Amino acid sequence: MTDKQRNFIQRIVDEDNLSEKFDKRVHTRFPPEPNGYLHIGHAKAICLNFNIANEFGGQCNLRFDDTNPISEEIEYVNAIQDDVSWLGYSWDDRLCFASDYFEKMHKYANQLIEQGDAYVCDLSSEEIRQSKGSLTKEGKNSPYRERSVEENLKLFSQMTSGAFKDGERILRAKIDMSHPNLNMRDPVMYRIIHANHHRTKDAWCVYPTYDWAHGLEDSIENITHSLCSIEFEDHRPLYDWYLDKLDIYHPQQIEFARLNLDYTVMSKRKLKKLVDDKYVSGWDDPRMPTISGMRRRGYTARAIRDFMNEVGVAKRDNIMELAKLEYHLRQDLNKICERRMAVLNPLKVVITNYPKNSSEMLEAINNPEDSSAGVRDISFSGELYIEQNDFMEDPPKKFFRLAPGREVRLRYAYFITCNEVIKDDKGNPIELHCTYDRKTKGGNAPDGRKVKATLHWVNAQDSINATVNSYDRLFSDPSPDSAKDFLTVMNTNSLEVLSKCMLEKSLSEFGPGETVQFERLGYFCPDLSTSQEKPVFNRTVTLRDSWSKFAKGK
RNA sequence: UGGGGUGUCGUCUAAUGGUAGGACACCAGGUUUUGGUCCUGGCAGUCGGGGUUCGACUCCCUGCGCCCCAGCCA
Repeated sequence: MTDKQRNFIQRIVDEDNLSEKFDKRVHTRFPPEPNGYLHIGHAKAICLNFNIANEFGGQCNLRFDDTNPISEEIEYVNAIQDDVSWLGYSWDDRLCFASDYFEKMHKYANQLIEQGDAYVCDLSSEEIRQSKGSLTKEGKNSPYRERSVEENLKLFSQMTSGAFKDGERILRAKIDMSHPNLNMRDPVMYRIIHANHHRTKDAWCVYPTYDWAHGLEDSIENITHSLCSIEFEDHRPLYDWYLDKLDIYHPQQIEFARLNLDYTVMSKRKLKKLVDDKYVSGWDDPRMPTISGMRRRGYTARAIRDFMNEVGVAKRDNIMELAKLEYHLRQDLNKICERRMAVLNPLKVVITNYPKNSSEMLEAINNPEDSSAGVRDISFSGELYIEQNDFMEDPPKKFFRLAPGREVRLRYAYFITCNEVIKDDKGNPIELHCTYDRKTKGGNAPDGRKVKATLHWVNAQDSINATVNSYDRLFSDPSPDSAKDFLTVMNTNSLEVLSKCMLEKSLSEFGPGETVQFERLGYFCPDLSTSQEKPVFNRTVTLRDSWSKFAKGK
């Protein structure tokens, strides 16, 4: 399956290597604009670009496409580097900035002017829109289209030196106002923006547009294969036009379909809205599809990379199921996470025949999938907590956990039998009185009798009180983008804060970034805000749970 | 509407003129001191209509659906 199933981009590179189109060189780049945090959609582009380079022994640059000072910030530049590194990729010394090429780009612009391929236009943005035509109507030539080279050179120089206000003039390529591809109707190359750039400060007041800048960036960096998302497909003729007119090194732009995930939004604009309007706690809120959010949630870089390897690369629109991402997450976590016991919604259990005021230590396996993780001791006594939903007074047929008169196993401990249910005024069980079978220590009965359930538990005497953030998807609609207003389909229960959780004592040794399995519940990791005094855990993902599926269905 | 792109199981993705395969999801069973993991089996697809061919997801014609473009955003 892996050998033959090469995606269409790998095949193009194969062919280019065969024909020596780029002298068998492979050099890609990941070119984010620093105007927001990276999300899982970017991860696809990151993995694609770095993996292609690695596969062919080439290199991949990290390049900030910082051509618009208005929306870009240094905070984003730093966050993006953190995220790419965390994902496991290295750009070595190839940290690039489009802004480093402003001088060169400007010279190239002058060259186009001299060749008669660009001109300064005085039309306002509204007038340009008017004269651009429409999908079906041809555009009209600008009255400034036939200015002399000398005048264009002079005006462009004045634009650059700050003689004009924002929007007063632009530099346009002179192509064809009747072109069926709207991108070719004399597109804008430079606009005037009097704003402080996070790197070049006030050195410039003209900034290159994406179409003009991007091919130059690729060319300057000697990129071979310029991979971008599908909406740039009809920008490719323009990408090619600029490089051909300039007659400089010409990389190949190749477009692929971006990643979409169900139950989430992926546009930076929408994610920024969630952050700015406080629907979430920040770009790294564990419910966000951002790399930083997923990291905080307890995702591993490997899970994301594995997912990307399986997602495939093609050109058709797609919406991946969250379930597939979670499959790879669990797959990875299952192998590497240590197991601990924790009770989220405690129900007290008193072992009536356990010796008073005593306790003992029992041995528990840290990770059944990895014997090198070893074992640990856990304490047991006559007062314990189990999970509220592990007990039912009047259980349905297929419920085989604890119930009056029924015997179950406490993991790594003893068999216990429930004898009495203490209830509050409203009839809710608040305490169970059970007896234990001393001969079942460790969890096996010498007489060979079986129990149908094994419950997790903690010792009431030394367990730690903690808060657990239980996260669910941010949206209730599988396709929030198709709603008129994505904010109206938000899941109002995406965060449940459980503050009465009781954790096995050794859980105090875990810190942020260390995801652990709470047996029978799921994977959890300490939040950035955790402390010894007030431990806070995030639920990364639940375990697969065929019982809850059954319970819900009935 | 002009241009560009794209239609294969529920969701992704292979097969490039020669048995429509894989993964996830779902269903059933086995193992199990996690109703987890693991193992086994099952369900399920070529957008429609013509044509070429011994043979079509693949080539041709035609129709239809979906996505992108009218920022001085990227």
